[in-house]
Amino acid sequence: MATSARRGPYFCGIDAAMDVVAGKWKSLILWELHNHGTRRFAELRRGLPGVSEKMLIQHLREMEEDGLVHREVHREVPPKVEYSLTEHGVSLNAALASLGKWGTERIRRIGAEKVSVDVAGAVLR
Amino acid sequence: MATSARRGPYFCGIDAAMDVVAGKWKSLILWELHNHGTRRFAELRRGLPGVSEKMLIQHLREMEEDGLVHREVHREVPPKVEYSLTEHGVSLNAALASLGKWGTERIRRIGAEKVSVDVAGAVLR
DNA sequence: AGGCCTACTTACCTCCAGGTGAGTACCTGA
DNA sequence: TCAGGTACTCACCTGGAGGTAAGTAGGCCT
Repeated sequence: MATSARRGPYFCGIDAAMDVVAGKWKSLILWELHNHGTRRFAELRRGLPGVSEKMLIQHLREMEEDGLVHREVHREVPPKVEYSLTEHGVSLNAALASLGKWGTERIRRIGAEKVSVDVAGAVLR
Repeated sequence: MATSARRGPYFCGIDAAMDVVAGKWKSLILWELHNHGTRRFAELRRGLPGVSEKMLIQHLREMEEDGLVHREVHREVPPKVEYSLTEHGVSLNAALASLGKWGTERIRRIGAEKVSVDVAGAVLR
């Protein structure tokens, strides 16, 4: 997975899209922002059990650079930063929908477990 | 990218699909097999400029394990091995289509270069 | 005789994605 | 007074993805 910037040259469209989605948590961030519309940093962290603060910020910054995510800082104390999907983020998420469907079908097929999260936010496997 | 086996637990369908597609060359192998139907090992290698033999085999074996690729050995001399997509490989490729479309649009948007291959097979950037 | 084709296998190495844990600056509630 | 919440930043480390190069075994071409 390339967290480092590539931005081409690409072999094809899939290559270009994968370059943007590659990263352990990016598709999940996309999904989380899609489901909740707008989320604060700590909300995202809690929504993605297991993510480290460093990676979450790194991914968010890259997705902002790639024009997928909008970052809005409210100058308050305590600090408040809100993340949401841009138009391109929304369309990427839509493009990922069919892939998600295929993946869900695969989970069913191979009988893989799903990560579930309990009320406290701890990961159960 | 996980070349190592995960096969769950997964957060969601996208996670499960990404697990299977993750790997520098996997989506390109999928595309190549989709375009040509059946390809021999050396044909794939030539079709993916820059891939190493080790990675190509590794990816093909994993995709075979994941039920995406069918491997057929013809006991001949010289050896002849043919790779093709299974039903699941075909459906995954179909699910990747919308992502590919998004990526193509992104390439256009940011004006990234595409890798082109000349007749001899050398990569031009 | 020597090189090239087929499809691999094996050993070794590098680099970086991602994890860990601490530090920052400010405010709130117990 | 001190823990805890806000949103980060920084330094360090490890595991594994992926690259490089050589070896294998049989047959064909020159």
